[in-house]
Amino acid sequence: MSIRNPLFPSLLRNAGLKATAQRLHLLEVLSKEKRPLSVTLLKEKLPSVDQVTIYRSLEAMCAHDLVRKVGMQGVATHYELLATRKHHHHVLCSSCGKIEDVDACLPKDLENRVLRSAKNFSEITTHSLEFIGRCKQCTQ
Amino acid sequence: MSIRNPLFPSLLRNAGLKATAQRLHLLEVLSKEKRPLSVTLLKEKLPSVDQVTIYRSLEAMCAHDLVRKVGMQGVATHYELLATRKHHHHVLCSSCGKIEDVDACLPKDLENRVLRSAKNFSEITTHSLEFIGRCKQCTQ
DNA sequence: AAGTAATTGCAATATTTTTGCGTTTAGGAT
DNA sequence: ATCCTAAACGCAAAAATATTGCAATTACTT
Repeated sequence: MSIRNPLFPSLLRNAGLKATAQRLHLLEVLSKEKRPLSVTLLKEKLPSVDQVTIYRSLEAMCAHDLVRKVGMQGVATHYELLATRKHHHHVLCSSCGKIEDVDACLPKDLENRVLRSAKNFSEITTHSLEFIGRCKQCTQ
Repeated sequence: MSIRNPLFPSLLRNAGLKATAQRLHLLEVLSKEKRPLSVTLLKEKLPSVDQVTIYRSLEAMCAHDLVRKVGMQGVATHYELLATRKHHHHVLCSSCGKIEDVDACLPKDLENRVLRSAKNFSEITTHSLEFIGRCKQCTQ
């Protein structure tokens, strides 16, 4: 696999992370999909990268907001590139697991309203919103 | 542990499930908390119930909407009683994992807007919305 | 009270994620 | 260009989470 995006090394370095071949490959794979990928799939696509490295790199890149961890109902944890994408959400097909990006988001004031009503919370930093439905294929 | 809620047996039977002692205990534990519980915690609270039974019962009750599976970022899957609670969401403390219920919900038309914009989906059945923040304790 | 399908428990296994540690490497200093 | 060191890697092992097969038990219909 050849590295194409010359932006990735500096993305990593700016975050204080080393631009290793493994991480560049990871970013490359993630950037080619505009949906979150599971670790299992990443392992398949990157057989030369150890699974521990995949986990540790994803975690490091998550910590620096290059990547986002997406936890979804009944599906294994997925990861998506965050660096080049703005905040967004997903629709999940409850039948086949297909995932698609969605741009719709919460009304701006909802987080504030939630914060006011929550007893034990002093801050809300973000939210995770997943729609669950059926894709066209699975509705026959 | 004594079974208190006389509603639970009929809840199970109405769903076509047998009202076994194990399931009643599970429901009892879930009903005493108004937040989702992890399987690990359920196992601790129900040492007499085999973990396989816990998994299988939760799955069966999920399938009949007595219980809901809640998947959250970085925390193991949790389950909550659905039968006696109406649709709601959660706030998660990113530092200690504390979970609290939240009543706020999406604007009614948002699901429809999402459906219209999604390329490959023909139906949206529900959504999962989790707020992530910091609880009062963790903000010191 | 008996029959039967559903449910349970146990043991084993599968899957997903994490940890420890010795080796290698990126990238700044020389 | 080479050296140096903290960061990152790969391997092996283990921990955590979830599933499967099967024989024994139980709820509930008749």
